[in-house]
Amino acid sequence: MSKVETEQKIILPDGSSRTFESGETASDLAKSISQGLFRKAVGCLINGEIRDLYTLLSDGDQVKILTAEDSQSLELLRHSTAHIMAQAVQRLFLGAKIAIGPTIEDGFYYDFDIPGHSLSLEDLALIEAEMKKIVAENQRLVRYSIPDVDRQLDDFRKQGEKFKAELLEEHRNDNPTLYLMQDKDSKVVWNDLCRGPHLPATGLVKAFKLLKVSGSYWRGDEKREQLQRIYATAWWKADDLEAYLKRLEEAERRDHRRLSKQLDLFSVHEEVGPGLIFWHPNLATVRATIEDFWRDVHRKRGYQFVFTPHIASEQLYEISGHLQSYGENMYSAMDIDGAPYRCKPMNCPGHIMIYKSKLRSYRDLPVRFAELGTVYRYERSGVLHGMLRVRGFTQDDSHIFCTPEQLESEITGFLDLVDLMMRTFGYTYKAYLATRPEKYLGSDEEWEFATGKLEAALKSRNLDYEIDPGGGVFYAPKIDIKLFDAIGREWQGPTVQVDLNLPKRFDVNYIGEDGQRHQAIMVHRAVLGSMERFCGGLIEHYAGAFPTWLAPTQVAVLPISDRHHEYARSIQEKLKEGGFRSRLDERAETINYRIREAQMEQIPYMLVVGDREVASNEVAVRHRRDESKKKEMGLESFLALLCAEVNEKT
RNA sequence: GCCGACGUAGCUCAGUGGUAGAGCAACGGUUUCGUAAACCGUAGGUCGCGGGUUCGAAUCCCAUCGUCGGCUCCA
Repeated sequence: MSKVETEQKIILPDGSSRTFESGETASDLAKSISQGLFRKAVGCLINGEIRDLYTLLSDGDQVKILTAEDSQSLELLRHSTAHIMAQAVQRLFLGAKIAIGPTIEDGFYYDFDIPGHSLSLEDLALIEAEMKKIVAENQRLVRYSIPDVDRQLDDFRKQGEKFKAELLEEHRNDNPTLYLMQDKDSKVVWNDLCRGPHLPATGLVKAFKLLKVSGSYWRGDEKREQLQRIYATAWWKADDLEAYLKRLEEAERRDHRRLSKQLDLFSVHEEVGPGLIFWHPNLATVRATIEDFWRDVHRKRGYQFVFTPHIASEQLYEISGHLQSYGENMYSAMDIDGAPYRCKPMNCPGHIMIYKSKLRSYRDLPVRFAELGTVYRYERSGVLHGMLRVRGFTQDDSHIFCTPEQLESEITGFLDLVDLMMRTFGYTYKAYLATRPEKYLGSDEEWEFATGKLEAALKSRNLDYEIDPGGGVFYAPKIDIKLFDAIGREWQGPTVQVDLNLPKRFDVNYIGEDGQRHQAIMVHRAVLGSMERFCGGLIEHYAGAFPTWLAPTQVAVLPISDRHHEYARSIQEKLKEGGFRSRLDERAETINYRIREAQMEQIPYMLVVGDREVASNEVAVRHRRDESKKKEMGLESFLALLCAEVNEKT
């Protein structure tokens, strides 16, 4: 073999290249670049793929050395920390078997089968302590190709590692690898079936924390073994960990269930049943205000409002197919005069009934029916969550019936509406085009047509979107929109679906220009989703401090002492006349006390009135957050300011 | 539904086998105050519900309901 053949050219991120003898690793490359890089190196990207630092390089590879500075390296860190955790658990709990331990957003988890022991929060501290020992031991993580799969399977089975055995069996033809964890004498102290990649050694792990334990199922299948899962997080720097924990705290501070108690927003009752929400006056005010806005916006866009019954004969859901395909989420039948009736789980069949109540001409289309329609769906008890996951909720549901030619502009119009609504509430968003899933109804042509129109609408609005391949529902391609709230969390947002099923089942049609019947296109769409989820999300988005246009109480009028009551009443009277929601607090508490209470209730404006204001015929304005808005002014000026703020919805 | 934790006054929580407690809120009184908690007093709980162990249970056990953290898709 000539020397030339063993030489390899490696391309670096800046486009420059280096030449090596074969048998060099990414670590060697780092060393050749600089000592500093060599010391900081934790892994590498080879041709865009994240790999171990000790991966052998091949001719023509594009290589980037990863350090803690690179965001991708967090994946390495977390995955390796997962192995450290698994090793710690097996050290502490004899007989514990390991399942899988992937990285997830902001952390990782590992699933275990620990016969005879239930993990508790106290155990987490023990496991953390054991993990620190493993870090201190600075074990090396070494990739090891399994030479003899059957022998390894045998080993796993002897050790009782049946989950690993199952995985290996499945991957036997994918060049399966183990990661060996070796002590300083290169003795293998632990191993795990793993695709990698990993950090070179455990000593690099600095900041981690185990967060919670939970149940899970092997392979996510509830018919299989129940496992115990530990969730944890890991970061390169203690400061990053600290910041992450702060973020979790912030999320907890914003929790809508917690804020509900503080601000008197909603309740659920054992006597009534879980997942059924009672809206207290404060939150009902917010909702009613949103609904008024919603109606206004829809009216302006040519929607017509409808109302449909909350129960219907089973026949309806037989025709729609809900009974067959959605039956397990529907409440059981009630007997009405010998016929089975059901609570409505969806509004679409009802809207179709209205559409079909007369013959429709192409001249009538598009028809846009909108309803704040309350539906009831069975959700398993374990998944219920405050207002965000409930059993009875009101959807801002609409169904558009149109011709194929109108489809694209209907979707464009919807995207425009979404933009208006989301900007109003201060959410940023991102669109996903969900395409045909594996199991589907309808023809390929129909799917292609509908998906094409959805995509064309996204393009014509210049919207950034991602394709979610196979993410459509079995009867419809759709656009899902995800929202990002004030602290960057993602929420399920608006959605639009082109139904390829119901128009056929119900024979939804119109008379075309040609005098013939044509099947109508039916679009489902929701902007807010459900009032329950949306309002629950808004509480967290605003951390309970609703903007003035939504605030349950917009102004608190606070007279300093009894002799100012009369003046304060006249102020409140004028606020009322102006259509504002105000409260006069005449209690004999100190002014500080009443200000504090108004602050804690997140009332946007406080008007303090005392001798000075009575004399000058003004009000002393205090804003709940903005010190700069603190000043005295005439009531008319304040009303103007308030009016502008409400109209602008800021 | 499953795994785990939890359930004490309106709220937040203390009390782990021996007479149910605190702070805030509520109520009564005093205070009339200038931008985030005045003072004094009163009342409030079959300790989620049901069973069991015990001389004795908020406390230990069982069952049940609910809540919370997760487990699968989703409004």
